Amino acid sequence: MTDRFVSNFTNRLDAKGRVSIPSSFRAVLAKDGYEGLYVHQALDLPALDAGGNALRGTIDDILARFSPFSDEWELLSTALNGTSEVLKVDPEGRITLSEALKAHAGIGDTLTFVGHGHKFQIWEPERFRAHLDAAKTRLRDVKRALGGLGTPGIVGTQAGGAGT
Amino acid sequence: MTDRFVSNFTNRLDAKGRVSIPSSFRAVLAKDGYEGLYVHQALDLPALDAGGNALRGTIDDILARFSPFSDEWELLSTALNGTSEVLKVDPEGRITLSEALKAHAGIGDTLTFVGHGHKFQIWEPERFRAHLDAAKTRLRDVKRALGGLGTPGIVGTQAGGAGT
DNA sequence: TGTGATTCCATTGACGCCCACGATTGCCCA
DNA sequence: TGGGCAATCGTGGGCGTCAATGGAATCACA
Repeated sequence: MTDRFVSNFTNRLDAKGRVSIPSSFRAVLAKDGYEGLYVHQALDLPALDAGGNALRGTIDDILARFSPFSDEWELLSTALNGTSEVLKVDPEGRITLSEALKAHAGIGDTLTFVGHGHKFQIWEPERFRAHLDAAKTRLRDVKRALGGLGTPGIVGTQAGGAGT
Repeated sequence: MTDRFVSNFTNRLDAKGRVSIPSSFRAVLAKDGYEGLYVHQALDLPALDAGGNALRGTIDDILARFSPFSDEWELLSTALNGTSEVLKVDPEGRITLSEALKAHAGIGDTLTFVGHGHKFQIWEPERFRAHLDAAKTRLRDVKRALGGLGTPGIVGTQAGGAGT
């Protein structure tokens, strides 16, 4: 299970703006074989996308959907590649976000790492809470829509247990 | 027989917040070949869903229904990956729930493990009793609706369950 | 030589691991 | 068939290790 980013962690930035990458995330990055952390601003969210080679790959995939000379490609490349940064990870596993990145996510002195499988996001904690509420609402809708499609047990299966 | 979570068990948390996974559940997890316990908050219940690879598989299945770059995927991944936790199991077969997980289920110093076939749930004992009562009541209604369709013994058997 | 960035070290608190105990259960044997 | 033995399981606690954090020291480049 060390090959996916899961769960969320809230850490504090110190006086120099450094923040520890959660240990479990570092393990995933190490397995991905990446020195440095790949970070860019999320397109529609006040958050940052971060990861290793796996994230790089998904960005290339997105761009590959468009002709390299199209306006769309140009726009996406600007948004993704143009705002990307490769952050150095210090010996203790900490990174320092640039002002631009912090501004985009509205980050002050704490931030939340959120696992997304192949990548993870970085949020300002309060904003993440709100976003999570929205996500749960959406999941309810999807669950209803998928109801009876043979995906047992992802959420709220209603069976009762037997008495012992 | 050892490939499904069945029955329910109520165990105590010790002073350090640790709680033993029932032995029979551990056997199922071991067969699933999983190091660590996959846990997330149930969507519409004050309970936790837990399991091994089988449970994780259902999450991947849901996400796989959406494009990895869509807003939809982002939201669902937030609710699923972002709130899941992989808990370590100590040599005695115990886990420690995070504060977030305990808060969601209202867990104090005891909790109830409830088998659900391919996964199991974790409840605060009193809430589970209430939930079970409600489930039984509704089952009576369902049985009435099924009237004589030959479904003996629904109440008291373990429902759900994916095939192995 | 000053200023910022990077690395090194030190602290503290949480967590994982080891060992121990008691109670229940199932088994064996008289 | 009953008593005792052994194994298993839940529980408790001590201790070492590691992660997160803070701050000092060192390096680089202007």
